[in-house]
Amino acid sequence: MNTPSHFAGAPRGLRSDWCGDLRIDDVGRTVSVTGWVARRREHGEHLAFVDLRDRSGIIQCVVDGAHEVRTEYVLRITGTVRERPDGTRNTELETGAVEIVDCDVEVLNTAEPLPFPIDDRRDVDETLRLRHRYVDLRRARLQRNLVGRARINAAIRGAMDRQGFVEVETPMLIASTPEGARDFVVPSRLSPGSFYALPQSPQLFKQLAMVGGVDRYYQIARCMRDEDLRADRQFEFSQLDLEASFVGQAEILDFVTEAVSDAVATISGDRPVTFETMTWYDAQERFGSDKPDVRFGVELTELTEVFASTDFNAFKAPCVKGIRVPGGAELTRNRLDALTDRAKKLGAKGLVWAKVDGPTAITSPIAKFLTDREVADTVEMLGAESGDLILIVADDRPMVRRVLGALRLDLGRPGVGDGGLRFVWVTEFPLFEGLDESGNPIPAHHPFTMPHPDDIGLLDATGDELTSIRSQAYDLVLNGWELGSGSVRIHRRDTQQRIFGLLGIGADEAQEKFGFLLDAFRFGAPPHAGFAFGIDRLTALLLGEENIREVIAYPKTQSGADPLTGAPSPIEAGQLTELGLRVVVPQPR
RNA sequence: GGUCCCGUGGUGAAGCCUGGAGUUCACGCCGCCCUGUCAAGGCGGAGGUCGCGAGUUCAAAUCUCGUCGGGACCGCCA
Repeated sequence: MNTPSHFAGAPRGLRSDWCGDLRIDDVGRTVSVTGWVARRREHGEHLAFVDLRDRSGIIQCVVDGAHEVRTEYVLRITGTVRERPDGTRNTELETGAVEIVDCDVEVLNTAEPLPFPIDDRRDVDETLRLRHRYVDLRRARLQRNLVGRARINAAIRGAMDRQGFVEVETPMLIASTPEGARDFVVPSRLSPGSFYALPQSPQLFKQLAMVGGVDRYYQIARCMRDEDLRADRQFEFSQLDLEASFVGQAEILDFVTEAVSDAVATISGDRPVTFETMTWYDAQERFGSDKPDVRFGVELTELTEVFASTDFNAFKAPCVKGIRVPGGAELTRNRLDALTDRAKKLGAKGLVWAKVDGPTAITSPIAKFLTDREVADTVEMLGAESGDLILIVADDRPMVRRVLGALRLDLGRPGVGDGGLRFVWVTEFPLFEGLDESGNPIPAHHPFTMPHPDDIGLLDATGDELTSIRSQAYDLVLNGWELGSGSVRIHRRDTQQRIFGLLGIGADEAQEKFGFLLDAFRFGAPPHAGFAFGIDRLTALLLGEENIREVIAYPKTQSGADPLTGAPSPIEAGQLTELGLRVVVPQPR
């Protein structure tokens, strides 16, 4: 990657050059640069250094007196580029071999002292940052992130265009659909009492586009979901949304891999990148998660057979698994107790820990309940050595996976910028993730997902057997973050009706909720499949950020507020009247 | 809906556990000095309702309860 200014375009207007562009080749030129005063160093009445900053970087200007200039003033400086005298070069600066001398300084605007420093060395209160986001945006970190995000978007658009995808915009004001997350709703003025919903994703529209013969659709789509915020979740987010006809899972994975690879290359060509494929079952068995972080080991090891006929009551369970924590024998009793608490909070009945002293010797509160054979087999299966810690959970299979999967992350997960970029395609997700109160299966992805061809016969099953049906749904995972998901869609009415039947959705209800899609499918829907992944999360990971707020220009706080604009805010009575709305504030109980 | 952490001059922290005068550190700000600095340096100065409200106490930044704001997480996120 070149200097940041490489992306800044030709200098126009008040500037002849970007600050960060000036090099030894420019010596002797008369230039005009514009920007903000990053720093000012006065050395008496007739010598001062002004570091001028713009998006591209910083250039040092030598000024005859700078007493009228303050930090963050907006200046235009015209002068001559000169090689810096011997011994005064600054290797920390891209422009450190040169400086601008004989400066004419124009103050384009003054500035009050900022509410917090532009320096990145200090963490500033989140509210302050967001209230003065325009100040925050001047800081190198967000400048870098905004440019990085723009480059990623451009790379993705390039890759999709090259692969023959057509960018199609879909509406923001749509009908609310009952499935999925909570909708943001917008009241209708022309139909008082009725509401639009903001899209959670363009799901239905992209499938309609397939019926419409678009064949390969994509969009960098804005999506809204009214669910509680997290480090990796905002109300509003951006997805690369795509759908293609007459192709299956393999082609979709290729299309997305191409786009993601280009995005990665534009940011961090030097970081090791791998894509691997793993079934959902293997991910759960080995990593206790459907979004495995494969940058480190500590995989789950099956121990059920070892304790098949154990006398230790706690291990008489449908599933026993363990993990090995290398060097973990050093953990204090306090730390081990904390791990046990954590396991219980996650739903386990308990957590068994054992410090490994040798191939057949462990130190553990429950050592006396185990046979020598059980101890030896456990140590061997886990490949544990002296000084390691073994953690074992026994319960039903989903619980064991869940608890050990979480402990594994607690104990071994590398930092966000470490361990390279390990992409994993997780395939063969279950069609249903469980049963609801009435015994109907709950779709794991969405109700238009095609079952796995080998499992079609199981659609006649009932109850818990249904949850073993695999689907043609797949996720893309990067370093343990779920980037996105997709599936091969059902394109035939008979199959769709069968699934609706299983879900307990009757013909009338299906027609009411998804009628327009079912109608469309009567008029020649091609086989199709698609995917969507979160641009915010991908960008954050590529830029080494742990929170997607850092790659969003104007994000919201965890409580969904925007300290900059004051949103959300009450509206005028007249607006309510026009919309036929009356506000009833919930009474505190 | 729940759990945990944080809130101290403009910024970031320490002080809180173990109550005793708004105490400290760094940065910034203002003034003066300074002709090769680059996180410049030297001297001096200003600046705080310790988020807010109750309670305990002779006495609260410090202990208790509540509340507001921020953050992390669980639930939630087809």
